[in-house]
Amino acid sequence: MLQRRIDDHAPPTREAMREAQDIFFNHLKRVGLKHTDQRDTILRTFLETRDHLSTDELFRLVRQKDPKIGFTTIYRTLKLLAECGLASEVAFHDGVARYEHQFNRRSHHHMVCTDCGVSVEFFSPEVGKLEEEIGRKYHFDATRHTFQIYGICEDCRKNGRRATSH
Amino acid sequence: MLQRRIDDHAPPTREAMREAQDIFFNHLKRVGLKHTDQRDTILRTFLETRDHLSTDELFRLVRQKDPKIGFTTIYRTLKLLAECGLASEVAFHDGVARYEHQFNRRSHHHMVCTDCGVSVEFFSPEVGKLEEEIGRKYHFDATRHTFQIYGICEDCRKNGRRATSH
DNA sequence: TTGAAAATGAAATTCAATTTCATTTATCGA
DNA sequence: TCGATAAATGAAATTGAATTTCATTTTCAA
Repeated sequence: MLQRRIDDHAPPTREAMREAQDIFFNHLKRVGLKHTDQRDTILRTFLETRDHLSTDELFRLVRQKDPKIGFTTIYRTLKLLAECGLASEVAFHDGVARYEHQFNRRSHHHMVCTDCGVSVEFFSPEVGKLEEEIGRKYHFDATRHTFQIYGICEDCRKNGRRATSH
Repeated sequence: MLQRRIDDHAPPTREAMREAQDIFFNHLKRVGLKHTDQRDTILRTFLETRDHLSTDELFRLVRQKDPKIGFTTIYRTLKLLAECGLASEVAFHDGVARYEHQFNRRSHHHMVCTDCGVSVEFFSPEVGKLEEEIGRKYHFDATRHTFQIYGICEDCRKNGRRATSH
């Protein structure tokens, strides 16, 4: 699926990559798990993208680097990356779970076109403030939130036609 | 699943029920579908609750009124109710789709406890304004949004124990 | 009243998510 | 370096909610 960004983020530098690897492998050590080549390949592949990847999409990318890595390992590694904060799940309600990386990433949210499925990031600090305020008001220990806007993107509105992707 | 409300909404009056039935059956007529006893029973059962019901939960409630109504009919009727605006899907990201009724309902959002699964409604007009503003800014024809806050509810924080329901 | 179109519901299917399990690999202490 | 052992891997199986199929029943307009 096509993904557009309103964002100036560059691919990770060598140092950023190293830092993320440190975070990951410290996490593994902390919970008594092992450092493997597969996990490293998966982490690097994941960080090199800016997309909201489903497990299957990441699997296809990783397979280009190492065709012997299985789907299950991708699946489990994504859970590990989410555990240590390097990835987070985004739900666009199209039936598949997607992950995006969170390393050195500005807080952002998504608008999703219900016609062609394109997702566009936007930034709105107010949303984070709302989470905090409302948590306080209702005595919830708020840890995270989801905020997505659905609608029709400019292209689809102009074209007036439906895309194939949903 | 337990559901709590911060809301003063009463069960539907006879007139409100009638009005919702009108909306539903006008919608059916408009799209060339038929009025059936099953659909009426399902609509009434749905409106009588204040919960965020999964298809299966609604199925269990409907079965108490008419054990001959099948799961598939509930499933399809919920889609129809969503089509005409009487129901809307809420995703709490626990793997099942839930619906809540939208008839005579204030705009609201949900906080979900990630420990026991309880969901609490809250009201925040700012969120709707954000949808509008951001849609305009990025040239999206925004039609709806989702906003949920996840965290630990007061009870779970006090009890310090995990509940069974997720 | 009647026939065409739609509805029903049980069963089957789909498909992403998750688990199982036999085999392989990483790590650690001697 | 050499096992021992605990974890990792990945192919295959399983799960479970969502959705579709299809034979039968029901609705409703003429």
